[in-house]
Amino acid sequence: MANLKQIAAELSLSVTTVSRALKDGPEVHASTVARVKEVAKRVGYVPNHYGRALKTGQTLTLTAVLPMETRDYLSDLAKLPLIEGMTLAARQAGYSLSIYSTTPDDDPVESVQRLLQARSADGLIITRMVSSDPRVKLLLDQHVPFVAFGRTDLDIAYPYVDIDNEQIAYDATQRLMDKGCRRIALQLLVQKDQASAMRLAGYGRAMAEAGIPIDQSLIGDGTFTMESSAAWFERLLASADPPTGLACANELGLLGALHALGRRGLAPGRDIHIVTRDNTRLARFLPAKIGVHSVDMADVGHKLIEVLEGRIANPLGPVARVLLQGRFDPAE
Amino acid sequence: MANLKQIAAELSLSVTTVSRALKDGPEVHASTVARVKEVAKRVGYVPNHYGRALKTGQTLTLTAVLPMETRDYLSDLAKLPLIEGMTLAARQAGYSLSIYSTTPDDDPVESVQRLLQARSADGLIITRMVSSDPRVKLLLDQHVPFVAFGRTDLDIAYPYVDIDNEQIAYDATQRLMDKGCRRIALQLLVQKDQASAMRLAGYGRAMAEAGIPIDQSLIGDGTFTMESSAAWFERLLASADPPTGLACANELGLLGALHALGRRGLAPGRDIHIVTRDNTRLARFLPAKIGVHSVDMADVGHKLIEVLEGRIANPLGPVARVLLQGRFDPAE
DNA sequence: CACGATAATCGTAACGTTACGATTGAAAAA
DNA sequence: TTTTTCAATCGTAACGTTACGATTATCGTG
Repeated sequence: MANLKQIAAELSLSVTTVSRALKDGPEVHASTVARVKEVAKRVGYVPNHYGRALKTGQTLTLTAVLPMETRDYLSDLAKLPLIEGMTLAARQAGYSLSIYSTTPDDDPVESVQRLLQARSADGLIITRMVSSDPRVKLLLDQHVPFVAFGRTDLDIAYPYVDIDNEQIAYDATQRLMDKGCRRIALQLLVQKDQASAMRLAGYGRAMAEAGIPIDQSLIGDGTFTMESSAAWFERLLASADPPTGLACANELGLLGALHALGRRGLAPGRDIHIVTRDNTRLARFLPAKIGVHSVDMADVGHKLIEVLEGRIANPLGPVARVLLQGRFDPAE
Repeated sequence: MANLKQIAAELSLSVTTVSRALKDGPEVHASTVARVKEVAKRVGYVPNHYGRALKTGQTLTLTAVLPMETRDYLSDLAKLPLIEGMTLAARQAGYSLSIYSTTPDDDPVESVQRLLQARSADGLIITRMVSSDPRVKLLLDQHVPFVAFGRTDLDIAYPYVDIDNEQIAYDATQRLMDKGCRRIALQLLVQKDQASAMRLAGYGRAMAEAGIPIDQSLIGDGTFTMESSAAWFERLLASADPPTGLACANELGLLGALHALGRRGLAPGRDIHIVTRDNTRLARFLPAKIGVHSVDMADVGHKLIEVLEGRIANPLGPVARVLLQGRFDPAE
């Protein structure tokens, strides 16, 4: 309600002077600045986003493009601390965060194009990178500040924050081999996802170093829900040569696998060894011996905003590339 | 980039006519409308939010105020499908959804006031209602469209979507009594939260009907994390007269309690009976016999947006009040 | 043939803000 | 005294949009 014009009228000043006073313009007398600020505070003046955005192009809004894939009542739990981290960091930086959800039916490139045309955000956060992701080139071409959660195999430099999924999968596989496992099952999430590709690469590297040939039947993808994970692992357990080790993709994959194990009376740590990704560190409370790789997703959210902020402030500066390592907690 | 002025110049029309043509104004000739739309499509015209918002006051943005309380790497899992439901519904309705996170340090009323002053949303979604929540009066006074997730004990009519926590807790308590339990422990979330108050009321009603006096030591609140839930329940189990039944507040509370049970070698369904709230229906995959009350949180998100939309469209219409029942799935 | 009615289009102003150049007044320099 | 300089403030225009009243041109009617 309160705007510059009202404050100006009350003090018999011009709108221009009030505007400058509120941002401590050096051309305004110190006493005037004080008077203006006092009135502004009294009437509860808050600058109008839309007026300012129209004039300056600065929207003070960031948009995060997130895939919404709730299936079977749940989606990847890590997304919650990620969102929390992003919203808090954005707020601290003076931005508001808008969440743009995409369904599996949406074309990711089209979604980004629509957001670009609307020009209603100062920067974009894109997630769920795929191989040679076309969105990167699109955003670079348009000179729109953005940051990616995840990397893609392009030889262009662009800002990202990523988790070293290759190293984590490598480490997980090695730890399972240390326990004596040779038939190690690997759980992936979405197949075309770059994160899954990296996990597969890390797994492959560890297996190759140990001289164990890769059995494709031990690699499962698309196991996003607990249900499908349970069904997949149950099939593996029922096979002629069942796995002795398992690297899970996340909490839900783990719960599904544990369910399958429980129905056969098998226990992790005794009959089979499990190492899982568990960003929420939920596995600690499960009655099972499981090694855990975790990454602080709220921190990932913070870092994403931080990088994007830097990108907006200095679009031509060096691109930040952040690679986070997982932390391992052994089975108790 | 593309705006009305450019389209107007290309067709030698006035900006006014172009603006009207794009919204099928009856004053514009049909053939002109067609020509304008064709050019608009070709140049990829998307109306500028900020210009329109400035002129009309319509921002096409909704803001959800969510408490961010990630502790111990997790916060209430139900929030994720809630966010997913809201963002998708908002997008379908042509709105973008902005998430405003509040920390436990923030004063909820102040947060709402700041959002009101900014006037950068057409409507607000508030959550985590407390007893005689002051935000309701504030928002009603300011005539800002809003919807609450949860009710509060005020005798003013205001729009809300809520879950019948009283009935669910009543039902849970009764089901535990049906199993023969008389010493029933009750897990609450945040104490001053209205949802917890309703749970307590439902529990009290069931106990009163059965003629069982309430033992305050069996009622725990503030058990938001798995860790604190485990510690709380462990204390109860170690007491002289331990509980034989437990009504959990959510998935995390359940996992904590199960952890405590596991350490004493006790099993749900045998030594103790458990009924839990589990909106994500995660308990199905736990190796324990547990009765479950669930509510489709994505649907709650949809309903919230729907109610808010109606409120914006017709601020003086009747206030929608939606009360959702839980669904019960017995222990297998 | 002049007149009012109607259809189609146009021009102006305004929403709240800021950039930029213009204007005022007073003190310092000539 | 006149000129110069500088600090402080003001006015105008513009960002993209829409509301509202004004302006044309075309037609049917008396």
